[in-house]
Amino acid sequence: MSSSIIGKLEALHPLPEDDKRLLHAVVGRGRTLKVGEHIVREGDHTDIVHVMLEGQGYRYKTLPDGKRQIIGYLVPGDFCDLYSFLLDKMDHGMAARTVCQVAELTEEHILMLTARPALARALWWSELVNAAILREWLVNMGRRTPSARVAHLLCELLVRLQVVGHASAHGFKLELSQAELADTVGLTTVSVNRALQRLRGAGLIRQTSREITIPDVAALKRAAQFDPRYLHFRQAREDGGCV
Amino acid sequence: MSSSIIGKLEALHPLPEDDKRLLHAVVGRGRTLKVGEHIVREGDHTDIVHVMLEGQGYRYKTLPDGKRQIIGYLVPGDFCDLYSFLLDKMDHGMAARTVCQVAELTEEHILMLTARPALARALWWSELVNAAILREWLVNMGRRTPSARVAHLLCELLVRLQVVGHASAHGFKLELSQAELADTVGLTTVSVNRALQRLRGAGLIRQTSREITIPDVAALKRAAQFDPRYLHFRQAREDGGCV
DNA sequence: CGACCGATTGACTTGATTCAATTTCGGTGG
DNA sequence: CCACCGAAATTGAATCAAGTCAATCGGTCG
Repeated sequence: MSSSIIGKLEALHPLPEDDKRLLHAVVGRGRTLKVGEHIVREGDHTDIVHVMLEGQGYRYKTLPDGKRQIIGYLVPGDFCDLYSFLLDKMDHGMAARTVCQVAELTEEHILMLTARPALARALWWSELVNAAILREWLVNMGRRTPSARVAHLLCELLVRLQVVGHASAHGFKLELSQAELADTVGLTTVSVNRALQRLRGAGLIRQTSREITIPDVAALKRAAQFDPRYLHFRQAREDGGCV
Repeated sequence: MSSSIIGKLEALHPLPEDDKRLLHAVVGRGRTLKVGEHIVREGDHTDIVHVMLEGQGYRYKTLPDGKRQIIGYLVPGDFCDLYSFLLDKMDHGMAARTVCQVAELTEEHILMLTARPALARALWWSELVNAAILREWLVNMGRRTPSARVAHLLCELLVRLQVVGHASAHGFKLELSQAELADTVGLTTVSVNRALQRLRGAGLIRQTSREITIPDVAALKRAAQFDPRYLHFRQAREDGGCV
C-alpha cells in the first residue's frame, strides 16, 4: 500500500531504508473511500493530512454559477494536503474519482516524518512538483490547442502513474469521463470528445473501454509539447526532456 | 524598501519586532533591474533567493512554438524563488516588467530567517498562497469569460498591491500592456482589448494613461466572481469574501 | 427488458482569432 | 513648441473554431 508513496518520493529524492520503514509504519493501510466521496470540502478546516494510497482523486473548485474546474489529480503516493494544519480553510475541495484508499496522518506523524532530513526534503520537493504541475497546466489551458491539452494531460498521467507502478510503458487504466477531462482542460465535453477523436485518428492513442494505450509515447509527447522536466522526477532530470 | 515584505508577510502571519528587524537587515536595498531584464531564466540553476522589493515582474514559460504564457506576477514583497537551492533547474523564467529593486538572499540568509518560527510560518504560508493563486488562475482560464478573466486579474492585483501599500482603495498604477494581459489570461490582444472595453462600458473600471481606477470595487469583484479568501490574507479571512 | 449514463453525432450559433489597417499617445529631436 | 516616430491600443471584416442544443447510440446495471 505504501509502496506508491515510497515510489513517488524516491523519484524525487533517494530515501534511506529506515525512512521507508517509518513511512510504512506511519501510513498504515488507510481508509476506503467510495466513488465521488469527498476527501475534504471547499471551506473545510482539517488538521489531518491525507495521503492517496490507492485509486485516484481530484482537486476542484466550484464557481458561483455551478461550473466546476478540476485543478489537479491525486494519484497513488500523493500527499493531498501536507499543509492542512497551517491553513484555516481549504480553498478547494478534493474528492475520490475511483474507489480509493486514503491514509490520514496527524500533525505528529508529519513531524516524525519531517524530522528525517531525506524525507523532509522529498516532501518539500513533492510540494514544489505540485506547484510546477499547476504552472504547466496554466500553459496548457492558456496556449495549447484542445487536442494538445488532452494529449498533455495524458502524458502527465502516464509519467506520474508509471513512477508509482500504476502504468505500463504504453498505457494505463483510464477512469476519466470526458466530462471530467473537459472540466480539467477548460473545454466542453463535446470538444473533448472531438479532441480524443483527432488523437485516435492520428494514431496517437488507442482506447478500449477503460484502458488507454499510447502506441508511440514519444509521438504523443511531441504532439502535446510535453517536456517531463517540470515534474522534476530523477529520471526526467537525467533524460533532459523530449521536445 | 523592505516594508513591502513585512507588509505582505504580516498580512499572512503577525511577526515579532525582532523578526522585522532581522528581515530588514537581511534584505538590504537590493539590486536595480532594468525593464525586461531577467531575474532567472528557464532552465537556469541558482542558489540565490530573489525578493521583489520595488517594481513588478512576472513568471513565464515559453512554448516550443515561441508562444508565451505568463504564470504569475511578482509584486513588492514577493519571494520569487524561495526553493531555488532545492531545485536543480528552474522550470520557468522570471523577468522584470518595470524597473525593479530585487534583493538577493543566500541560503544562509534563508536559514537565519526560517530559524524564527513566526517568519518560517509566514514564509511557508506565502508559498501556500502562491499555489492558491495558481489554482485560482486555472479556474480563471478554464471557466470564466474574457471580461471576467481580466476583471479577476485586476481584483487580485488590487488586493495584492494594497497589502503592500502600492494601491489605494480604488485603483493602482497599471503598468501592464494588453499583450501581457493576453499572455496571462490566455487570450489574444484583440480579445483583451475588447474585454477591457466591456468593463469600461459597464463602468466597472476607468483607465487613464498608466493608472487604473475601480469606482466600485465590490461591483468589479462581483463581475469577476472574485473571492479574496484564496489569497489567505488575514483581513480577507475575517471578511469572509465578497461573492 | 427498460432505465440510465456516458459517448458520439450533426446542425446551428456564438464568440474568439486573424489580419490588416488606423488611431492614440508618450517621447524625441529639431 | 511642434512635427515626427514607434509602440501600443483600437477598429472592422472575414474566418474559423468552440460552444450549444438536441438527438442518437452503446453499454451496464437493476
